[in-house]
Amino acid sequence: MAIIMRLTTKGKYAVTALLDLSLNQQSSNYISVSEIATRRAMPLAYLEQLFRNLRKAGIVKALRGPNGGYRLSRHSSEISVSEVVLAVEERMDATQCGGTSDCFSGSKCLAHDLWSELNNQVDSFLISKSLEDVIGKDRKNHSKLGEDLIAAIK
Amino acid sequence: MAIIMRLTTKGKYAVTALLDLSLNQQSSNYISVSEIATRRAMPLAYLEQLFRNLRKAGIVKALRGPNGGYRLSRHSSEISVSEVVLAVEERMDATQCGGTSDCFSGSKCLAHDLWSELNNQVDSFLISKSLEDVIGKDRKNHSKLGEDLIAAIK
DNA sequence: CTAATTCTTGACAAAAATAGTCAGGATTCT
DNA sequence: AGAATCCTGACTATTTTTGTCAAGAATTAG
Repeated sequence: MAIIMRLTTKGKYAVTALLDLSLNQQSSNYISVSEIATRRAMPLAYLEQLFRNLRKAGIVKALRGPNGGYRLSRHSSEISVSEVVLAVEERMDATQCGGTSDCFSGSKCLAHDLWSELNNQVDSFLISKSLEDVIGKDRKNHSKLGEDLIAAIK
Repeated sequence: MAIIMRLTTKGKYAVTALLDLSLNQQSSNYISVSEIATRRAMPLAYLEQLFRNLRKAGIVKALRGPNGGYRLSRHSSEISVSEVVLAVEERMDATQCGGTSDCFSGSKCLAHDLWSELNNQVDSFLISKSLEDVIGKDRKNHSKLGEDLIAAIK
């Protein structure tokens, strides 16, 4: 049971990068990390690290060489935000009050059920959101705006 | 609007300590930090720090000297978990994608609305829970406080 | 009044986690 | 062959978390 109380840049970068991939991959082309890093203003080497984890998790597939890069392994409607975050954030369990219920002298601390319930809330929310859901909601508002902005910068 | 993606031992200790206070304070006695620290197996000096913040936030009141200590300023049904956590966790805002919506070159990043919605979920959950709710004194419904606060947000 | 108890304050220190870098290697395409 | 791109693992820097400490101020019991 995952506990998501620590959402750092890793998870955020990963989700944003995959949203970028969803928006920019065509029928069968691969997109390089450097392209995404540039477009989304993220540190390249750091993002490369994250993509390796995403590949290990089976969320993206890679192709090396010129015109290589990454693609989503599945359709964006079948990849949940939860999956993506879990693939890159390794420390997702609360150090005390974890699923083990031994947060106070071997038994449950006073607040155990509270944190547990909170975890469930967060979990089910992130599991219920696919990348497509997120894009669908954002497409009108931001993606075009973002492209314009980038075009303007260049 | 608070963003609670970082729930550390500070927040957990604070909530547990106040639950202990709720359970152990009688009509008008004060309870010392060292008593709570011992009973709940928490580091004394660290817990003292947290109580100072809780007092500044108006959640507890202090009395010095022998038989001194702390009491809740209000009834446990009128203190939300959210309040308690916010009083001790200073870095509650996500470094990027904060409420300011300038997470990507001055505008919203692709995932902004997603994180924003997640924050709302967590917030309203923690606001809706009073200390009394957590202790579970047969109050099945949400506290009045919680409902009022949620209504105020909307 | 005195001494013990307890909160108060602010600075400091150790440990852990996060964020990011780097050098070299392997694969693929043209 | 050579360039583009992913792959790997180790490494470093920075920030955050998790405490600790010493000295001071208020209160009460005796």
